[in-house]
Amino acid sequence: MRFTKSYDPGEFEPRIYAEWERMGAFQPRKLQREADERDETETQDCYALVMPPPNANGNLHIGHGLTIAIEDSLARYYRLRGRSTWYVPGADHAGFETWVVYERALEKQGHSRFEYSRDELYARVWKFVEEQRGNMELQVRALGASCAWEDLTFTLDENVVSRVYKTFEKMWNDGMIYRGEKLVNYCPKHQTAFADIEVDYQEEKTPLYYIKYGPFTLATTRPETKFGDTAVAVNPKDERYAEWVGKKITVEGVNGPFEVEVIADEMVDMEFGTGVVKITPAHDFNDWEVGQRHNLRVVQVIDEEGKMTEVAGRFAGMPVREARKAIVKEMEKMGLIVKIDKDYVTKVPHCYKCGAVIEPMLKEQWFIDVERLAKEATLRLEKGEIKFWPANKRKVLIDYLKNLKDWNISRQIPWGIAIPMFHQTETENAPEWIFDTRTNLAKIEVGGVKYYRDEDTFDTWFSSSHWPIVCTNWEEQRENPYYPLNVMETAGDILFAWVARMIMMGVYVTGEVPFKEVYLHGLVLDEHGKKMSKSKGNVINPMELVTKYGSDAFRLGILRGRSAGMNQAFSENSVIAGRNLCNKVWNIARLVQKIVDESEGGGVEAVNIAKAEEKAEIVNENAVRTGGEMPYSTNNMGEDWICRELVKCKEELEDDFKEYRFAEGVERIYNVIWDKYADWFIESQKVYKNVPLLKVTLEMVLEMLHPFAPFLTEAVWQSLSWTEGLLIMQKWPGRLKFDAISAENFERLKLVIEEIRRVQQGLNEVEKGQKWGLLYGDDSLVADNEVLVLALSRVASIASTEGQPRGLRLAIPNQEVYLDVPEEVVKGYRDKLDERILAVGRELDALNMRMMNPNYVDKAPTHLVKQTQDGIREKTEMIERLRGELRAIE
RNA sequence: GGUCGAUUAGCUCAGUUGGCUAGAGCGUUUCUUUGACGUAGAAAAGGUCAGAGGUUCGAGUCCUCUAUCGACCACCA
Repeated sequence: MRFTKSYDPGEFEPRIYAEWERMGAFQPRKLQREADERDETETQDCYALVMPPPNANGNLHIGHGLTIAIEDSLARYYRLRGRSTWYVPGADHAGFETWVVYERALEKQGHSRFEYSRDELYARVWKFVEEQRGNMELQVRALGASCAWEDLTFTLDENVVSRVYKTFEKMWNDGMIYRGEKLVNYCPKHQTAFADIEVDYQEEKTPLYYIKYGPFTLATTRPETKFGDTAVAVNPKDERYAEWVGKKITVEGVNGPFEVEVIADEMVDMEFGTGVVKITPAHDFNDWEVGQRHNLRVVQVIDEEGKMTEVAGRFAGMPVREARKAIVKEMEKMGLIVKIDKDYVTKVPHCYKCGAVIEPMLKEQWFIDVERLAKEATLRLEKGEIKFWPANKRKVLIDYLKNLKDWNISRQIPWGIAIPMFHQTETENAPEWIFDTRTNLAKIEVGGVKYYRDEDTFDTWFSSSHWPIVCTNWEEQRENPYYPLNVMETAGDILFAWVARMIMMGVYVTGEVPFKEVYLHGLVLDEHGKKMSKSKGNVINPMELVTKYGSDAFRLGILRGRSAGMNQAFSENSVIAGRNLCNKVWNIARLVQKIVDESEGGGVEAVNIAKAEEKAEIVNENAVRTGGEMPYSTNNMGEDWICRELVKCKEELEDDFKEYRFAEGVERIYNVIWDKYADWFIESQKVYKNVPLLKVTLEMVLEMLHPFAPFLTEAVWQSLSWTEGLLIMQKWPGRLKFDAISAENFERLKLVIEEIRRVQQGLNEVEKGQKWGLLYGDDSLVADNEVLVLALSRVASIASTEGQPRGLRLAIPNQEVYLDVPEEVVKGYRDKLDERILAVGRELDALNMRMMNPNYVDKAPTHLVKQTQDGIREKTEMIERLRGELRAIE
């Protein structure tokens, strides 16, 4: 026996993945396409997508699990559709993330980053990452990602760095790069600058101090920055202070009095505090801008370690928070504090990694003037060159790009791509900068002049924004069918950080948008809809679920109930449902294989089966070939019906993939397999066997499920006796041929059987475990399908009434079927009948109400009106019949 | 403060252009050793679709307001 009693994923998954890799199934190829109607309309035969690179030395988290489930389903679907599919895997050097981990490790060993040179640190981290690497890639494999490993791109690969340098050079030549002293978000712990999007604002209670400030009282949360005040501002419309504008005032300070000018600026909110603001251009973004507008002096009060500078006099060297306390104490002594609002809540910027308070800091950094980038990207977006799921993100992105500020690309951490700029130290004031890619050298010589390397590295998003370009090896003036990518799939929360930048960079570098479609997924929340976090202890490790239930179960589970851009809860239950489906399919295959074996082995029924096959292959003119190989014919209406249902499922799945409706697709295939294929078709095949059709339909089921559950379907494929090759390399199924009228008749028979079951179950509550015989009167549908009805409805026997009906007549329109039940049993059933009469009566009332409305009859489409009329007739008949049953009881 | 999203069964979610007698999975109840599967089969219970208005023959679906929750952006010194 090939098939064990239940499916054990652990037994197949590693072997199957290795087999796929060995056979080169993941590499893009021109698959031989057979001419069939479906494919002729297909003009594009490449399908490319890239994996958002997971941290090279980290572990996958649940979000990666979702990403891979989605992307790989797409890749496998389009591969089956015959596209040359290229799913490019990646690994991220994760500049800051990795750096934080490494720095922590250094600290544990009692060392500090400042003991080493930049090059030494870089070499050490490289070694560290190399040692840690590999886990992530194994996990991506465990999830079944059918990606082209030979083309794996690491974010520090040679081609990435050279591409990034080329772009930087182009920008430098285009005058888009400038070095500026600007306020940047600065983490004193990590001593590096951040992009705006990397700052984590948290609401905190911060005392609001009302302090005496010359002739004014003003409110501030940061009295310690007073040493850096170079003006005091009021709103130009504020009459209270109009007389002071333009005048110099003397302010009492803890280090003695000082003078500042009173300026008028729109930025001041008259309603807030007292309507007076002290201006500290060096440590506040708003103040900085005010300072720019009014040409104010900039005085640095806080240094790079987050300590007070010498400007603070006796407070110099104190950490900011301590200094604040000390200064407030001193001011209280001097009577400068008017009042303190202790409950004031404001949003304080924090380092998203270590939680330290971010200080706006004046730094010399490299900036990109984003005007041109943003403008061109916006234009493309407005033209609709990229389609988004969810659709509203396009507008969100446009709004973001329209307000984009210049991009600070300098980071003061050694782990990353070095900025290819060198300066001449001899010139003190305005050093001359030159572009050079020899960043492996700290010092270079050009034309006999020595230049020194900028010690900073690029913001990771600067290189990441090249991802579609570098992964597809795009090069100027070379045809590249894989660029632009067909789709960019990633997390919705990096829409700005990554997607926006990829678009800007793609357009700037290649002149084309980097992808045609964007699918964004939301956050995976815990089962109660809460964000997963280490501190809450509600983090779900995808690998644990894979080990416990199998990779396919995880994939099916995580796709269930998920739609584009939505944050959604996730629980083990949905993975269990996935596991159950896998087992179900396994057992379907197990039974089908058994029947096939019997037919080939010459068992009891082999003769009949062989006849059926013969009929399919030779005799029956309706025999058709499908799935490529197998001829089959449909011999009864159940067979026509399953063909119809499978074809419908196939076509709807195609739409689901086109519209990125993964959850619907999973649910669709789940229902077809379970509620239709197994519960009706396979059950009816226990009565009438059609081996060629069993084979064909099972193959079709496997092909349709394969994108979502690759391992199971491949395991089944390879365990079946008649299949050849690998499922991953098969073709997406074509249309099955079937007789539509016959299929519809089965639908009717199904209703009859369901009603028989329902009534039998109801009677069961009266008389436990008892089975009854079934009688049919003038009813050809039942008469012609005696054996099937007997088997599927599980009645004790089936026979004609011979013109003498008895027992309980079932309430099925247009059918005459009785359950041969003694009167005393039927009596116990009368409550149920009463209930049903009432229920149908309510439905009838609703329909009658509708018809009584002349506007409805007038304005609603005729087919709906007809539907309503039919409904009324049916329900009226049914009520009559049910009443008849009731009378029979009495 | 601005923008967007959510609110449907006990729980987690579907519900595409209005036609719904509102679905699924899990959970719950009852029954069942039936040519695979108890990780199963059969049946059932469970919902005034957040609330209030409006448009329409017809609203879970469209519009307005309200409430609650959430995300993002900006930010108040």
